[in-house]
Amino acid sequence: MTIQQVATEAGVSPSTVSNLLNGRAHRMLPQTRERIERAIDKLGYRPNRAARQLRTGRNTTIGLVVPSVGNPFWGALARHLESAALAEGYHVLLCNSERDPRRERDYIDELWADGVQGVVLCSSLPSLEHVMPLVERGLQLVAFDRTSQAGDPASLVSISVDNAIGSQLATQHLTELGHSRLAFVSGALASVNRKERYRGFIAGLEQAGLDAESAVRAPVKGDADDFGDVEASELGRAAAAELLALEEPPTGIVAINDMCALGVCRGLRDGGLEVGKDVSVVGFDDIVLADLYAPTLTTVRQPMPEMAAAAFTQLRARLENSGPSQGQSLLFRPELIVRESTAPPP
Amino acid sequence: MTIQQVATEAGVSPSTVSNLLNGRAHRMLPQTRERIERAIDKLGYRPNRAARQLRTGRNTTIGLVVPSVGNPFWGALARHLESAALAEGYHVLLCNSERDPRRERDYIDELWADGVQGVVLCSSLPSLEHVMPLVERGLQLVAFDRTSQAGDPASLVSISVDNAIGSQLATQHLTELGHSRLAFVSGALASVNRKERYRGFIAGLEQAGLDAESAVRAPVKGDADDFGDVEASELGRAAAAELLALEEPPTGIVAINDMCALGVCRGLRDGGLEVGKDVSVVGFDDIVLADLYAPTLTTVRQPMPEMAAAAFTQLRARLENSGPSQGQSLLFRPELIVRESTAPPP
DNA sequence: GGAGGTCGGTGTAACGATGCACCAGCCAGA
DNA sequence: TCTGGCTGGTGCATCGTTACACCGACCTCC
Repeated sequence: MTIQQVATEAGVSPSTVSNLLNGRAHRMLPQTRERIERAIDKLGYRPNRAARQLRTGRNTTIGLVVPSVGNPFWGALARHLESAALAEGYHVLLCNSERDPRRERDYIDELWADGVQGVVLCSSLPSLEHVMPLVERGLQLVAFDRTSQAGDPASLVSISVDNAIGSQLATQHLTELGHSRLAFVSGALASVNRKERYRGFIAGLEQAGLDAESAVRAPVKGDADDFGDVEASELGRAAAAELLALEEPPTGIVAINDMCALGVCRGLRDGGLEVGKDVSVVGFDDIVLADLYAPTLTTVRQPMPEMAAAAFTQLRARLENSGPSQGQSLLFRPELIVRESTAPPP
Repeated sequence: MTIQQVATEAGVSPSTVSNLLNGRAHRMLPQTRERIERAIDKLGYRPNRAARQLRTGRNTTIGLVVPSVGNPFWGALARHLESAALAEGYHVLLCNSERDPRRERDYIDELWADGVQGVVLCSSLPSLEHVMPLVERGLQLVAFDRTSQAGDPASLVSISVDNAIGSQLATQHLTELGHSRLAFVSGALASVNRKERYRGFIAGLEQAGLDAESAVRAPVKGDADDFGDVEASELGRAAAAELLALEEPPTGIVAINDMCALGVCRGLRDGGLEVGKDVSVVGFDDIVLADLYAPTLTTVRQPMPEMAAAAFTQLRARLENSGPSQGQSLLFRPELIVRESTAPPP
């Protein structure tokens, strides 16, 4: 089932079949075109991608590097990105970095060596230096869930929710309910978006006239430089225990993400407190489970379908023009979803 | 950075470099080998996969078709399969079928056209007829979470937990706690493993001397022929509401999987009941959230890391020998994990 | 001393698709 | 009649890698 066989079947040369296949149908008589199309159908011909890629250097596979698809948030991204890609005949190669910078880098190298020219990167790293060499050679990069930084490549596209606004909304929600002793629970603020969420938290406090001093920040475990998403819940649980041991425990908690928030809820429950009554908890992301949990979790929603579609659209545009494209940042508006886990302080 | 450049740098012919790259290092002097290795390092050479694949027809990408990575269970599979593959230099191409048979089939066609010769298929379909033509042409297929059926291709490898034993364990756990009015909550029993889980449920009842008549089976919504994994929780919630409306509601519920179980818990809570006290609920899979939920969920664990590793190992063996390999089934032993969502009936 | 064997390595024809350069045939305009 | 241009196609070199067939040089053994 090669192009040659199709050509023979249709009584034309391989070049003509190739012309039809590559959008040059106007260069032939309608009846020729029809003959070729019939031959393709009859033989069930599909172009060999390896050959095509070898010849053209182009390619319709994009890479997706996420910390871990074990986290439903990234799972959701994978799903939506794939849908968008599929609709345009693209494929998605999935890579789990497990938040390991080395692995992240190795994956991108591999992808590049495989001829993949566009990657959606969900990096936890503040610097993208490790991939700069490839970007200079033409790798198109879309950073997801990470806003642009000063040192980033000029061509970088960033797609993210406005993290600062998001956690400010969360914090504001708590202060409006009357909470004044708040805590922010996170692992080390190693990534850009975590820093921003913390910034939003502080902004929310200040807006309510609260002193940032009055805010308790949950201590971070040992030298946990970073944490995996699956372990986020463990971290939340441990942090809750520590907060409860304080003299004046907080009545409102803003967690870095939903997985972490669920862990916090678990930890509070361990301590005999009722979430949504004794203590209020707000998450971030709005994963499916937020609405399933008991109590249902108040959280900040990221508009995932739109964000995933935007990531693909941006990447594709750059891949197909492949001109010296200018970078840009897309900041999506987060939305506060109020559920049962928040209430006025007792 | 082609093999030719490496050859020039090392002062040998491309063939010799190719020999080294393909495990024929013994055919050259050690010093020649060293020269080539130095050249490869110096130039940072990586073989072009497209060219290699075009030439050999072989390929180190495997496909993974799952219903939806939005479900953490499949996310976990993706993660573990990818780890196993990566360690051997393979890649994983991820496809979400969204439980749509047509999409499943299209994906496999696409993968095949791309030169992918091995696929891990997590199909909800009882029949694999739609992929038979490709299997006959050499596609290696590993069915995951689906036991072999009579009509399956002879070469098929099936990897699955023993579903019947799993739900029998779950059911037995409830009867031993003293429950006698049990319900089984599921969507339509459209897939093989769902049927088996139901069978295990019945077996568990009979083992306890209970009549299957006494078991309430939650009615399935309308013509929902099947359901997505994300919606599994919705389904569980609705089913719980229906069960509560019965004259004699069950005191113990076995759910088809954890997502569904979480939905059931949510539904019971909607109805004012306390899970783990008024009603007991058992799930299946042991996703990460089972241990986070309030109450923590008693469930049947599938040994995912082992299963994923086995899937890759089996696939790889068939890909590399590519002989007329015999099919086989691997049934893993499920394990009951008892947590808070089950207790003696009130 | 010639037959046969091993060692270390090379030449070359593919794999399938692409797209530039080219070509015959025809028509219009000068 | 000649030139120039358009139309509908085709020929061919090429992408990077592989592996079969081959080749000299040297060794061994009868």
